[in-house]
Amino acid sequence: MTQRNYHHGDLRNTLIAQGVALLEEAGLAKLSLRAIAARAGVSHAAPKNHFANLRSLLTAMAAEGYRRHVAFMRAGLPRRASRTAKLAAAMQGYVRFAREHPHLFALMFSSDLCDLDDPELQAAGAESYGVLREISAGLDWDKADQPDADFRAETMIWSLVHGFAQLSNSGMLSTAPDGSAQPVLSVLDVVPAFKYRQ
Amino acid sequence: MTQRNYHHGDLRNTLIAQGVALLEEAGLAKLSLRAIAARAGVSHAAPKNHFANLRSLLTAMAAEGYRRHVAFMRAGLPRRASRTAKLAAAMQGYVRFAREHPHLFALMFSSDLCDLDDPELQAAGAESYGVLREISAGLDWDKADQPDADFRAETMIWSLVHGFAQLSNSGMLSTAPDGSAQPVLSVLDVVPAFKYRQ
DNA sequence: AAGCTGAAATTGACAGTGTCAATATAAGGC
DNA sequence: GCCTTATATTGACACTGTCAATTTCAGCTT
Repeated sequence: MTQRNYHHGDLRNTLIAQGVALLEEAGLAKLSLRAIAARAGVSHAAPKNHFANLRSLLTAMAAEGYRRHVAFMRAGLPRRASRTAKLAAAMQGYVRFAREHPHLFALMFSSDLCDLDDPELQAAGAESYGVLREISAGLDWDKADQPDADFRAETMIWSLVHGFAQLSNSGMLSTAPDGSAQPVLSVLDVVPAFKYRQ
Repeated sequence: MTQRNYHHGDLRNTLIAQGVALLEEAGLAKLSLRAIAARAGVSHAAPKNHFANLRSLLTAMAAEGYRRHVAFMRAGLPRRASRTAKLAAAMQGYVRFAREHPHLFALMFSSDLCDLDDPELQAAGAESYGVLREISAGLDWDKADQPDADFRAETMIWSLVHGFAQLSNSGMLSTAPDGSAQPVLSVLDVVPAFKYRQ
């Protein structure tokens, strides 16, 4: 790693790490395969041995993004707390990650940039989804007696928090009518409006 | 338009139209300024007279996207119907547009591709937001007695439908646990769970 | 220990991209 | 009918992703 040998030794992981770093620093416009290779201290065609093309590298970067995303959701999650509090905390983490890593977050959901059918990416995404799923299981609402109620509740929760994060990053929600700051809490505290069974 | 003069006559609008057409046909990967110019029957540097750069053209295309987006939301909207039905119809239109025009929809919310501070884009986006706003005004829910209740309800509705559209386009919601089809209605019929005042 | 094999890196080339400067064209006002 | 000026063309530039050919070197076989 510290060696500057002809053979890098751990180029694949280095490319992912440097790619994410460059993406967060400079954004998508300045991101290029050659720039990432240069950052990794390697020639412009070296990545070819580890990634078939740019799309493949971006896909691996997105998978890394999901892993960090999960960490954010689990970060502020209290061990012993009501499920309502846990759900709110996970949603807070979801939005916080999107805001602190806007470019990486955008990459993770961009079907134009990365291959969403990639197994590694799907696995990482499934774990991210799993956090919201396990927390929102058993959520009670009007349709609780219908089949697939849990799945539908998860979908609603995920849509709500994801849409809020996306719109927030797009600058669409920046101004409330009273000119207050970005309305994080005002959406997230919708959740307690739903009650849990048992 | 049908003339093949040296001076095109309506190149600016033609570039926007052909750009949107090419985007929908081939996706972002195949989209290029030179390809759009060729489609418009014009040399590769002609767009420079109407758009400072590619980003500027993409921004104009996104604004056009918002105008079509509004049309979709207003399309299935019954003249005389309950506000609940109207809201459901508008949300259906929102998601339907996203699904039928995935690339254009993605462009509209991509801060990396277009300039979100552009006045024309903001105006078009505001009108799109206005449709959901006017329909969801007065929505009743747990926090109805708090200040900014309307704004928060709008934000929640918008986040919900936008997140659902985005996740749906990303292929994240494709499979319900019972293997059923894409869960459009299962999320959208959440709305009647909220009741209107008066 | 020497040699071989193959993975992993380099260099060089190619077509394609956005952008800019210089030039050519023609429409419209005086 | 000229002249201004907007509009389009051509040519060039640096940069991009990708590929082929070549070089380097680590690890296994004998």
